[in-house]
Amino acid sequence: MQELLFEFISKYITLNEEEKNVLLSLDLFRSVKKGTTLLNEGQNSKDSYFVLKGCIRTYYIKGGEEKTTAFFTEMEALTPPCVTSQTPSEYYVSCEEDAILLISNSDTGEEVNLKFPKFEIMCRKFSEELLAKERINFDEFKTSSPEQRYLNLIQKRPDLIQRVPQHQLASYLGITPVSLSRLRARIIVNNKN
Amino acid sequence: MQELLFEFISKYITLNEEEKNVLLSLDLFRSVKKGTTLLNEGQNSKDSYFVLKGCIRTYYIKGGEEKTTAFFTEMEALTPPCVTSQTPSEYYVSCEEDAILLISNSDTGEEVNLKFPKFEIMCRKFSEELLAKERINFDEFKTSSPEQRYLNLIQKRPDLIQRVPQHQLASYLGITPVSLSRLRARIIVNNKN
DNA sequence: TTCTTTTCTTATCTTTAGATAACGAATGTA
DNA sequence: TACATTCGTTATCTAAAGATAAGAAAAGAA
Repeated sequence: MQELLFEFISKYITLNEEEKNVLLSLDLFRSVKKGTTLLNEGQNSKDSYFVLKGCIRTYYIKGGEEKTTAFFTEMEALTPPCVTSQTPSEYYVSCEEDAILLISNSDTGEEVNLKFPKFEIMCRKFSEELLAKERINFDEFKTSSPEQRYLNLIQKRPDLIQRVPQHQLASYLGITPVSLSRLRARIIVNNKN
Repeated sequence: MQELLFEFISKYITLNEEEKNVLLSLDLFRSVKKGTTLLNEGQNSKDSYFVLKGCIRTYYIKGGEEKTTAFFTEMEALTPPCVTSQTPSEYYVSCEEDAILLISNSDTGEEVNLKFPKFEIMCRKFSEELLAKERINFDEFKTSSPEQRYLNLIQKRPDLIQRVPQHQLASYLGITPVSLSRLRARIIVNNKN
């Protein structure tokens, strides 16, 4: 697991042994059981999540309905808005598979960044990259129909379709579960012709 | 204009006079006429944009149709994916109003960041903030109907509805111009009852 | 195992978005 | 000014999504 993390970090900065040890000494690795709620609506957390293994999910409850908006799997990171805006969380974060996460508190994170400018650089590059990706994703979402979005998802994140229940995928695709089921049936029929 | 910039920066870091002068010496301010294309599809640019005044817009051309995906107005920033990924741009960036932009090259940007860690910190905070906002936006988009998205836009960015042609707003909302026109009519009728 | 809950599908009906065309209004240009 | 282009609305038709209900299959718990 540590190796995975360092390999990931090496895409942004080069760490020496000492720096690696500093990072490990922070003791950020956590095993989390499937079904665990990491963040509740209304809660005021300072924790960010980096997924080393498993899958976590963000969802809102609107009109009594769960609205899933994102999944974070291996090597993906989530800093909930409540962390930076210091307001109660609008959504839930739950663990969808037994997972190994790196959970870091924003206060200690800031400290580390101050002591090790390298980490600051890494964080900057990483968030710039995530922002660019997020915008592209959003662009694709806006310019596609539900069916295209589903087909696109099959291409881009085939694993998600296997590891996540369909009704969660549905709201992730911006549609209802019933609609996704129909749409899938339609695709199969059309492919036969 | 410089004052506006420094005021914005002060939300993230504190600059002394010397640092302000360094920033100004980079000579990044540009006046851009309405209608100017800042970035073409297929182009390999290294420029990022920060809007001090005016409005710029990103759009794709898909099947001969313009698909507008984003607007950037006062104090908003755009680093096109081609800048960081070093691949040809997938979209266009055009100037929708006479504007004053801060246009910075990613190479010189990196240099400045190296010399002034403060800028690095600012960039990190700024992109983290933008990422959080972008995700919230995307979440709201996914969990709303076209009509709710339009009403939401009226609340959140009332200026856009005034300053941008409706057919561009439409694809920004993920729908066709005809559909937006209809939806607006529907809202008016429903409000009368 | 049995029972319950969750998940997915299918069907019906209603609502709304997409495609296309036609029209008037506004805008820009010669 | 006259002309052309762009822009927004409206109407028609089609296709697909939302709401709701019902049922089967799968998963989880007692």
